[in-house]
Amino acid sequence: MDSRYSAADIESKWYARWEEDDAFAPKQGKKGPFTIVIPPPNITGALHMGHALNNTLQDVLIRFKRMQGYETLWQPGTDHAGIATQSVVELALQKEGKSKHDLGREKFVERVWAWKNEYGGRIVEQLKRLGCSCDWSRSRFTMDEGLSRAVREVFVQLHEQNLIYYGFRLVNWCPKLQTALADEEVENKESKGHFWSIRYPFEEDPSQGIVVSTTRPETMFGDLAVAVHPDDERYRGLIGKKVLIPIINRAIPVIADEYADPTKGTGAVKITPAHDFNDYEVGLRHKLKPIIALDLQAKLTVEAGPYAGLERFAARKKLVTELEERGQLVSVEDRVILIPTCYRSGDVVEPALMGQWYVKMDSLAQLALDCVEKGDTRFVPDRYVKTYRQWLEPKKDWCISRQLWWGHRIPVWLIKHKEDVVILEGRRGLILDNASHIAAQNQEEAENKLADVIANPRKYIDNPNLKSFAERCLKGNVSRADLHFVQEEDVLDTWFSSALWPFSTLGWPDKTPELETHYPTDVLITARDIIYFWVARMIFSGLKFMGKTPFHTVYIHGTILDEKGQRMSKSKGNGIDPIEMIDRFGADAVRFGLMTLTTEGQDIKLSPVKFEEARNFANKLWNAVRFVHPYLGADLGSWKKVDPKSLNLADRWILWRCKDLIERITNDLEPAELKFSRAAMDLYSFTWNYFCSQYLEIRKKDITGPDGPEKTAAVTVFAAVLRNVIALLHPFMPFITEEIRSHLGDKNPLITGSWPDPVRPGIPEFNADEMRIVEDLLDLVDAVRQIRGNYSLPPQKALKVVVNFDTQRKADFRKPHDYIVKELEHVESLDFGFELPKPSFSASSIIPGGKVYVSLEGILDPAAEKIRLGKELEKARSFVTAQEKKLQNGKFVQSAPVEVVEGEREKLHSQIDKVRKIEEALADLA
RNA sequence: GGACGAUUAGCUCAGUUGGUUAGAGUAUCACCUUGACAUGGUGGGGGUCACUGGUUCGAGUCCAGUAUCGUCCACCA
Repeated sequence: MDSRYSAADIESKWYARWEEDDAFAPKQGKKGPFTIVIPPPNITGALHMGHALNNTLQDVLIRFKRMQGYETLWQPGTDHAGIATQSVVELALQKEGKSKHDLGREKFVERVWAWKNEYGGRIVEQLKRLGCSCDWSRSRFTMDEGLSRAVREVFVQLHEQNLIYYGFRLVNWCPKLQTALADEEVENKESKGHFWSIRYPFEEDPSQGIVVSTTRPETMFGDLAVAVHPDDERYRGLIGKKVLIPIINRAIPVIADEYADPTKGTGAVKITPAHDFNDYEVGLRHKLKPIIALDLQAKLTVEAGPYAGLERFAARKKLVTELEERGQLVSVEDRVILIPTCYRSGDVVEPALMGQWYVKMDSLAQLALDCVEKGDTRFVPDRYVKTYRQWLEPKKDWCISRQLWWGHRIPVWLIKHKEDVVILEGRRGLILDNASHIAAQNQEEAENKLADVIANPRKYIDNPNLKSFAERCLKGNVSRADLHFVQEEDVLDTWFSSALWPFSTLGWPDKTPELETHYPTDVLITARDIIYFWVARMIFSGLKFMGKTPFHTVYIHGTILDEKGQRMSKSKGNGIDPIEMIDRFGADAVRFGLMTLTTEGQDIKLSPVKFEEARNFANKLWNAVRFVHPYLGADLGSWKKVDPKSLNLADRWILWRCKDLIERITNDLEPAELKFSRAAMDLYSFTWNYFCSQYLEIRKKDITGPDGPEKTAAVTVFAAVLRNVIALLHPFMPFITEEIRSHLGDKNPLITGSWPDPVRPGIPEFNADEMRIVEDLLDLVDAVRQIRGNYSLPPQKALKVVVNFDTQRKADFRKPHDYIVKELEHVESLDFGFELPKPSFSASSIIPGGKVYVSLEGILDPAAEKIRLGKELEKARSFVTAQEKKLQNGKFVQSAPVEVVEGEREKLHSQIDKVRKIEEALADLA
């Protein structure tokens, strides 16, 4: 074993070994299944710190449960990420000077598949470097055949229940990507903008006018009215009058509507139903027929007269200038405005009027709300229930169609008779609300359904999706040859397939054994920014199609920030690359560093220093093992040769500490707790302090010494504790622990080994008083070290130490264990007793139950010791004063619990005792 | 405008249901190349627990308010 633990070789070796052994696959056990589904990373993604954190958490949990003997499945896979992936491939095409239209849909999709096959697995390889123990043999992809079938099945079922419908209304449109977006895909970003006030002249008297304000003047060409509040005195007389839109001079009415807020702007507001969500509502109330002023490329339409064809922002600039020249611009105000932007492209989103597919949310949202309300799924931390509810409660319908080529093509076939005249209204006029269509798994099924409608139209007369077509069939001869019957061009929102992830990956809609065993899953671990996108949708989908919530616990971890507390992002260039960190410090260190930082959903300010600390910890453990390893002997520390009764107190003490550690770590990792950071820090301090700094030092001479019962005992206890430590540590640091285990000669790898049991047969019961003796002696060591430190006595200087205990009994009990002190401090002599004569000139210190003297004869000046004792006396006295005051307070003695009061009394007594002892020591010096 | 989170040592953070003289790591200073580890050892210094009130025998912890920072949501035209 090298003196430095070098991670790289060991990590790749063990990962390969685990894969060879098929260690990640679920193994049937007594304890039943435990299942986690991975939040599928995008195939375009590269591993960032957020992934590293998220997946380490999952791996810790799954390894813990696997070691406990559960039938664990960590279901992996990737997401096709419609927009992101399509964009990447489009960009690549662009570099070749081509567009996707040059290829056509079919070729383009082929091209994306080719890209996916080449690069889509990169993130999986990175997850493997991190040590993730997913069952890769079951890896799924949201667009593989099985999952696509699940998507179609869900679509068809929801459609049959009228929970999916086609709606013609305003949607969020991204001009850059040329697709609709769901509400959550629009981010409102603050930006400096302007608030322009424009005069619309009266038709009757153009010298006068009404002033409206807007942040988007170019939408003016789509105005249909100017609204004022019905109670607004200023405008009452104007209602019904007509005003002219500047430049184009189209007359529009002044209408009364409560939407107009008298306190905002001038109190008069322009109404542009085709380009503003509120105005759309106003337009419906007043039966205004929307005028589309911006086309889907965000260029002005013919409605804009001389501005037709101009891009929106260019038009805005020109328009403002022209209005100013004409004297129709009343004022300009700078203000910060919220601009809706596309979460993928960053382009400014425009509300646009068109048909799209929607999921009706009221009943589904209610399912999801009830589930969390009842506690069937709980959030950790629970405050995220609020976030979850906030999004679900409005029950706004979910726009699921995207005008992309990469994704699940919507399984709907549109029926158009050759005689139908299609009136285009904006884009997608092909199917309007009353158009007929059939949802089906595939072309064949669609044809069969269509044939049935033609044959039995009466059956479908009440079906809203087929009504008009059925009526036509009833009226006259309709034959298949008269029809255009083509599949919808659009694809589904990527999140539509992600929503099915917990059951589609397990084989649904087939009744597979995996689905039977592993659904519902147990814990979902994810980041808070996809509670809306993903978590809520998985919950209602699971409830709807499986009848059960997909997981009982949702653990939301914090966001990784840089050292300044800013989000890491590519554009800022402030990211810390996990792979680079793994190269520098090792995967175990990266994992452990992240785990010590992640507490209850708090955001994490990350610096590489954390990984360095964890690396040092790994090295510490490595060296402890390296030191003891040669002495383990042929049986490598097996218990067989040791009579548990022969163990000394230090042995029993570390075993006792170890038992306590096992209990705490086990408890912390249970899904009910999920205290990852506390567990990691506990392991750190146990290993470093109790195990290395104390136990190992105490037993060092026995371990390296001659063969015999002492050596056997020490080596055995060390090995036993070590075996527990590496097992407990394995979920956090899988590689180094596995490597250490192999040096202990254990055949079975840790990954599938058993989790430590705090109840160990054969070890005598731990006696609290005895354990207390060790703690006291360790305190004594600290006291001596303090004296050494205070007087700068070099470590190699052997000291004469005398300890006077309060009673002879105490001294007698401790005497047999004085090796604990002797091994930890360099002493020439160590005398335990009661009323022993103190050394003539000595430094002293108070320890629990006694007083320690360190002879300074010939070493130091008495004056210095006087000063030190003086300081300590002052401290002790002021504590006594405070404590007496507390206990003289009748209310405290009356109201506080008896044991608290008793505790305080005891403290007072021990401090009084301490004061007395210090005073004595001072007197001795004089 | 609403909701939520944070504020404790120079830095990063713990601090369970109120109950020691508030802890850890790191940084810093001093000493130590002692036969696992200098990615190490020992010791020291360093905090009015953001602020103001309140409840209580007792508050870092509970309540009310204030400030600063951050996140999410929301149509301010």
